[in-house]
Amino acid sequence: MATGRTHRPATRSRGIPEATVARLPLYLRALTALSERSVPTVSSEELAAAAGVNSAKLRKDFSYLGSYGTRGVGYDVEYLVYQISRELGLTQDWPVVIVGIGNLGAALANYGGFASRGFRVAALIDADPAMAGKPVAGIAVQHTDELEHIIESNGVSIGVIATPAGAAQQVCDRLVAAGVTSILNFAPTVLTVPDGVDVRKVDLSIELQILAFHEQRKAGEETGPEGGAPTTSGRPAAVAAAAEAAVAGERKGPDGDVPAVMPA
Amino acid sequence: MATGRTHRPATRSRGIPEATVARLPLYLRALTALSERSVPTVSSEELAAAAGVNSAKLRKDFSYLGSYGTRGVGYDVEYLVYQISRELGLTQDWPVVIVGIGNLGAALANYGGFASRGFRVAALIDADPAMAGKPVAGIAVQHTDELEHIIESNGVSIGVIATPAGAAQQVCDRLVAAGVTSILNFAPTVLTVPDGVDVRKVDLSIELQILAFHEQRKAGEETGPEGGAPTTSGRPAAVAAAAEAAVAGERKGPDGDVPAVMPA
DNA sequence: ATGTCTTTGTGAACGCGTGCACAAAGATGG
DNA sequence: CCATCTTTGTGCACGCGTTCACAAAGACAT
Repeated sequence: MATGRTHRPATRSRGIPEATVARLPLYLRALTALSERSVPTVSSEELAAAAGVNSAKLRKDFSYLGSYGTRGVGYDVEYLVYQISRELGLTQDWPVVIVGIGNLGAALANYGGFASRGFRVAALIDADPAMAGKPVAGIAVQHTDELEHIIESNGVSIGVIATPAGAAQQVCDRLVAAGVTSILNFAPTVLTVPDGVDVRKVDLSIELQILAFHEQRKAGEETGPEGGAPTTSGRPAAVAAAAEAAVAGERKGPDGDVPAVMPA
Repeated sequence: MATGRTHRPATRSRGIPEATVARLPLYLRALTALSERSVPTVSSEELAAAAGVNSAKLRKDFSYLGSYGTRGVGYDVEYLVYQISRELGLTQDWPVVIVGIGNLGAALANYGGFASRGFRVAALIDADPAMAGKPVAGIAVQHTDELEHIIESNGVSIGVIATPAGAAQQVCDRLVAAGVTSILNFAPTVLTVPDGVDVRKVDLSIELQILAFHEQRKAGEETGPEGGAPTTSGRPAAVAAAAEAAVAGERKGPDGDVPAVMPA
């Protein structure tokens, strides 16, 4: 998963732990698939396997919602789909605005899974006057000037920011001032928001860097198990030369270790 | 942040906690901004504010990397940029393939932050023969048949999956079989991979659902603090009618509460 | 009705992550 | 050289999340 919790460090909302809330959509997806196959009931073991989690964790998660299972049988699929949907607030309509209709914003607007679960793209907003009126995913793009009006007249409480990093905070401030209280941020910036506003961050670059860290560790373990600084990539292809040049010495080694960036 | 850890539940890699690794890119970004403004040193307090974290947490995070600060002064910006980059493996070149060049895949290919930090888009791969040869972001799309060849000849160890959900597992299997050991998955599916392969998931739909949960809770608290089932949205606009119809009764209420999905 | 068998729901223990608070370290000025 | 002041690095305690293991509950067969 590509997200870190930003705000709300450990707020246990209505007794449901944050970690559990984050898994509910996962269960819901697995249950929906079972529902489409007309499977009537499912055990915690089966469902856990489908969702990729531990069965004990799943049972504990469900126990926060109530006792919805039947011992000796399992959980009723349709009933559970409804209960989780209701708990997540998906039984109501959530109008969403997307701000910043570049490559990513357009992709989000076209994303099918968006509308599937109660989320409705109410408006697309971009700062470029040339974009105004242009249809994207069947919706005409509107100019940033209209932002406040759109938010208020549509009762939008969820905003998606897909602008460049430089514009994100400003857009965020305007969204919040207009009444938005939940923000999904794709811009690579830390957003500052007042209390009561939730921000979730999706950052491609961070995800890749985390993968690179583990990848490097794997490569280092392969070549030498002494656990020190990695030497070269485990994959002996084109990366080797660059890797060797960049990663040569020991931590806090001689000057040759730290080229041109050593402190005074 | 929009990602959840998938694999690797609590593996402490080389003594660096997973939570710390996830924050290093954040610090690196803030430090890079300082570096561009030619700021020589920064205190843990300042840097923590820029990265949106607690200063004690930041100091503890850095302590896992070593003693890179100077008491009474702070941290040398350039030196820290280098150390974190090296720790994350960003001093070497990481060729990346993107599979699935639809709206999202194209957006990812065009994403600037991709190439900025050692990640290089080595190839774009799509199953549609009509896409083959078409340039996206300056790179010609190649057909899925070439997948194994591309991975092996470029020494690719990181793959990005941006295909529809139905194709994701199959693509994943082929990537892994060809030698990829880190996968960033944008498809809304749980991927099954062998041990030693890292998967990180970016799921827009899940993020929105988590936001909706908190949004619903906020609305429920506004109207009635008795903590029961929410009644209507806190925003009195167009959503009210739909919300009232959908969210009416109490948990485990009479049949009218659960329309057409009640278990036997 | 009774026994058996399956599966849930949860008490308890453990480990990781976070934040406080402070001692140690070094810079800086006199 | 000494005193003071700033800032780091970390010991410690606390809380959340995960996992194990098992008792309770209900289905089902006889």
